[in-house]
Amino acid sequence: MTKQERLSKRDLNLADIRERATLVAERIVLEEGVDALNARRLARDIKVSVGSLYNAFGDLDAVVRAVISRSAVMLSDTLHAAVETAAQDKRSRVVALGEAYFDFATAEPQRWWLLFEYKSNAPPDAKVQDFQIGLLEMLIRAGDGDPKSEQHRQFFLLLWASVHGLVSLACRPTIVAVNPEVARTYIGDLVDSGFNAFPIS
Amino acid sequence: MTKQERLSKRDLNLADIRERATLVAERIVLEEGVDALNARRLARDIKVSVGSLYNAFGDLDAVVRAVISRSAVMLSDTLHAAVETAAQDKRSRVVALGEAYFDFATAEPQRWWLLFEYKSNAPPDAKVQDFQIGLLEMLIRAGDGDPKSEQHRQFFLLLWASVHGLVSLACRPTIVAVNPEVARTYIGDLVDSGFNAFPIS
DNA sequence: GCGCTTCGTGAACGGTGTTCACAAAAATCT
DNA sequence: AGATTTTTGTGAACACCGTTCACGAAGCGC
Repeated sequence: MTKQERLSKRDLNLADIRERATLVAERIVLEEGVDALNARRLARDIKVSVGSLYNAFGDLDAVVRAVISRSAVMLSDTLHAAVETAAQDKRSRVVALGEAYFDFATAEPQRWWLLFEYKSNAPPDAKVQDFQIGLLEMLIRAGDGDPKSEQHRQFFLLLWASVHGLVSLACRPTIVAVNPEVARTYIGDLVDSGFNAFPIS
Repeated sequence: MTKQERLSKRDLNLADIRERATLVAERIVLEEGVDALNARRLARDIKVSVGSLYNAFGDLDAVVRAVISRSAVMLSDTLHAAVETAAQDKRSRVVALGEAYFDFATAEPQRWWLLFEYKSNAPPDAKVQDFQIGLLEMLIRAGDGDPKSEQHRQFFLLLWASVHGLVSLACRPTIVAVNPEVARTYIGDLVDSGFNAFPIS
């Protein structure tokens, strides 16, 4: 009896609504873009009233942030796997990171866009913040840099920024097209030039 | 009499509405962001009905595109001035272009954002298209490259993309901050490494 | 003056995010 | 167990958005 009540309660729980909404919202966003997401449709799809949705998230933007949060851990996992798989020299590790980032973005541009270009009207979730700072630290460690050194942080940040620029151009449908393969190759050049312009230890 | 009629007619002409609306919209967008722009407010500000606004533009998005168009020629002029002022060697010219781009973006981030990050739901105006392809050609010429060579186009595009990445990170208020001065300096390194990885003639 | 066209107008439509009074359900108390 | 209080789900309603369009005013050829 009590067990039955607990279960049926949990089925319509805040946490449950949050999870189901996030999953459905993710599908919508990935398949049709953020603009296709709206409160009434999402509520209908997860068989809940708009009020409950707002009770669980407070904001429609929070739903998007939840999707972003998931994407952040996905990319984080992908990048961690990339460094661990890569060869043991710092050059290989850093290039592997850059290429993994590039591949992630070209494979799932919508997710990449959410993660780096979507302008939310609230500060990012803890997970996303952790991801952002973890990303830089991972890159610094991969390049045998010192996470405590402000100089090193700046350098790897700039290196990442330039790779990000390639990704950005490769993902965006611009009038002047970039060849993805060439762009991917260029990542290595960027890394080399970085290490060249700013020798680490 | 006829002259007087022509003048009063022109005062409420489509072209006039377009111009006034574009200017006011620009002020709103630069001061308060794109989201602060809406049809009714803009119509009220230029003392015209919403209908007339739609008669002149067809779309609210078209108003934003008009603002973008203006920004495109502004940046284009800035860049042209930069190459002409720069020293005569190709390295100086290309670095001057990159730094001018960087300075433009940091001085007017809102305008830069409109130009490169705003997602319009219509293809860009002719002016903006001209700007986009002109930008690449200018860069290629500045670097003594051959605008006809696909290889050269790809290389300079990637070089621009990496600089764009720096600008993007410098303009965005991220959790991990980049030092603008360091970023600006890094432009030269990117150019050098580019020329190093891909020697031109 | 008089049709005819052209053009500005703003109420109205369908959509959005968000709220909130109320009903239903759970939990608590006697 | 029933009564009472608290929590929680609901969807109509609100304010605003982009966009349309019937209509009246204004210009134009005769």
